[in-house]
Amino acid sequence: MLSITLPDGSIRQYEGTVTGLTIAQSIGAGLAKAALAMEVDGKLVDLSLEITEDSSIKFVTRKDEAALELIRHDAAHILAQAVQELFPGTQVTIGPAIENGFYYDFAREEPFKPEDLENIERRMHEIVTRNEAFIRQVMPRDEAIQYFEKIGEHYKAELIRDLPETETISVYQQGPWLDLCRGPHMRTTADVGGAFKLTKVAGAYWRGDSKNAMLSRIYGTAWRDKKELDAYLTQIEEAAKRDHRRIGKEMDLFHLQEDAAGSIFWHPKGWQLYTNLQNYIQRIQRRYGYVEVRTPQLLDRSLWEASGHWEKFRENMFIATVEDEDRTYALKPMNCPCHIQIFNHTLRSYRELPLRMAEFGACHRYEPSGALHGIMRVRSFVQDDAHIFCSEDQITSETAMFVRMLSEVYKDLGFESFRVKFSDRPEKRAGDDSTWDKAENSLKEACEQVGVEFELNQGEGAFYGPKLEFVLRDAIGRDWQCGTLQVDYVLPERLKASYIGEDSARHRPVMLHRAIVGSFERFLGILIEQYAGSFPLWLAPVQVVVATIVNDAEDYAQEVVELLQSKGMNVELDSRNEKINAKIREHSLQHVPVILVVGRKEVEERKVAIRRLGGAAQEVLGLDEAIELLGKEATPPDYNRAPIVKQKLKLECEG
RNA sequence: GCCGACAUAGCUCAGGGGUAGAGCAACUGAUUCGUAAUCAGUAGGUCCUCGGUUCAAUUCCGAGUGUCGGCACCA
Repeated sequence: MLSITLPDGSIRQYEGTVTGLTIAQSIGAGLAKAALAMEVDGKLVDLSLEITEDSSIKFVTRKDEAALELIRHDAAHILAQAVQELFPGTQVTIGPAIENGFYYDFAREEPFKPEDLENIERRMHEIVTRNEAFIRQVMPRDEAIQYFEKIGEHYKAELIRDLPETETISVYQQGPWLDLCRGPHMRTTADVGGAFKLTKVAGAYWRGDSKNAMLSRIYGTAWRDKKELDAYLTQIEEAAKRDHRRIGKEMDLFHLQEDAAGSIFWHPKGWQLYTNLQNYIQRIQRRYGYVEVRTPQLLDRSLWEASGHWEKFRENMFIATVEDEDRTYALKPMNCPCHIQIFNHTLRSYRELPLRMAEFGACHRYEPSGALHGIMRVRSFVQDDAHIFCSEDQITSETAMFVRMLSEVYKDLGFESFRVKFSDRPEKRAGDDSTWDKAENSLKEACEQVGVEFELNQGEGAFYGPKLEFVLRDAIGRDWQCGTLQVDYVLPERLKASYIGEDSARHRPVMLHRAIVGSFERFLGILIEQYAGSFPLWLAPVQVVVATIVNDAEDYAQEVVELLQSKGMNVELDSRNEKINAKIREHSLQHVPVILVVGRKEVEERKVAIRRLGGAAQEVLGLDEAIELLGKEATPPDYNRAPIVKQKLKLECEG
């Protein structure tokens, strides 16, 4: 007798072994019809799987979120079948379900063209209507390899060869077509439904390695029903509207041009936004006890050789030479070695630690051409970089302080949540294993003590130390590393940083590399998308436009402008000979947060009509009151915040 | 860097082997107007760059550059 526990706690008994389908049928015809797959003891499996032991099961129907992954995975199989029917000779490789959809990588001489998608999609719909059952078969390993080699599917054969010996080799058949697959799948191709769409073709390396062959990838999106699909497609369209490249153009914030690929021309409004952010970060850093420095752009290569960057990143560095001198310089790709120079310039005492040295450091890196992306990935950028020279026992409190600072900043800038990744030692690295053990452990311990939860990003650390990455997501759903915190025992060693300890002996400081926004360029790109161009008043490049209705209001409007300017605000006067409707429209499209409308009435009564972005209502206030109110509203969030007392902070962080 | 697509007015885009067109923006004039487009007129182009085919190339072909979508990379 087999006992099957259902989600409601009830237990059913069956003779011998039993499949999910039989169980579903025994519960009811409706469920048997709706069930697509099942979870046995929490593991998603085929409905047709024979259950041989007592277990608890849960059926997955179209209503469940879990159905999405099944639909997407099955859609990938159907895509592969459609492609092989239409393009004989194409080899299949892998095709997983991913966020929002699926893809499949194919090997063929001629990559697919965007025009092919329509055809393939049509064939996929046809395969769905064929209603072919997904049939699972287990094959002995060698037989499977032979089989796939025989039918010319060399990639599949390679996959099987690389599977662990213990792995069961299963294939899934749908009609005449079959594919190596771990499963699970739904019952038939019809279960996929019609709510899918092929979205793009792309190149991708076999097994994600650029040394391997380039495959042709087809991406698709798939959902439970048409409504979900349409909602997704609409959401994509909406997201495109907040793309920072588009808004940057519309608001005239910046531009890029061919002569300076990967470097930004900041226009007046964009630069205003930039400096608003930079000034804010600077104030925050001062509050947290940082000192600010400025270091050279161009340095002799010997420094980069000493730091190890020359060896590791030489190909990504901009090199400079001059005719009359036999020296090679490099534009700095990062600031750390420079900060160590300042640290080393004088004899340091343990009393000076932790020494938090910040720089808005302009860096240049020759990023591969394909990596460039708007202002988010550029070749010339400025980091809100800082290096904390500290002793080993200060790592935890400094980590705590940094996480607190970063959270404060992200919150101020509208990011309530962010992801944290912990990247540990990479294959190519400097420093011995015991040093890495120490660095990784201290960073992990610090995270635990501070309560930072992270995902592990194996092997993705910097070459000199492990790092925490603070990840934000852009409008289109792409993740970007912004903040970072790295524990480094290596560079202080290489560049011979030291301080005199309590014991009068020389010690190596630990160096914490950290950034909150990362690069201003990238962060501003994210920020533009986050706010879709409609920045909070304190950040907005143009905070207020004073718009006149008639010429007679111009003098008064000018007075209003000057009063606001005296409060430190960025204000523009619009006294053009245009209708007020046109002015409102234009400045609204420019995302100006506040428009002050002044006509004859306002002049006479010394008032202003306030119209805020996004609202149609207006509020008429007396001039003094309005200036006072706007001045207050435009105050950056960090103003008037309590200073951070060193002692108190230490206690907080340690406690 | 790799695979693919694209590059025409300030912007968004149409066109096509015989040296180009729309809307918006700009400029000029009229209008002085009450909360998302006032009307009329004018001007605006090395059709990305270089090479090839052709009587003729912005259009076809090739290379380069840049941008976009992915992949790889990201100190």
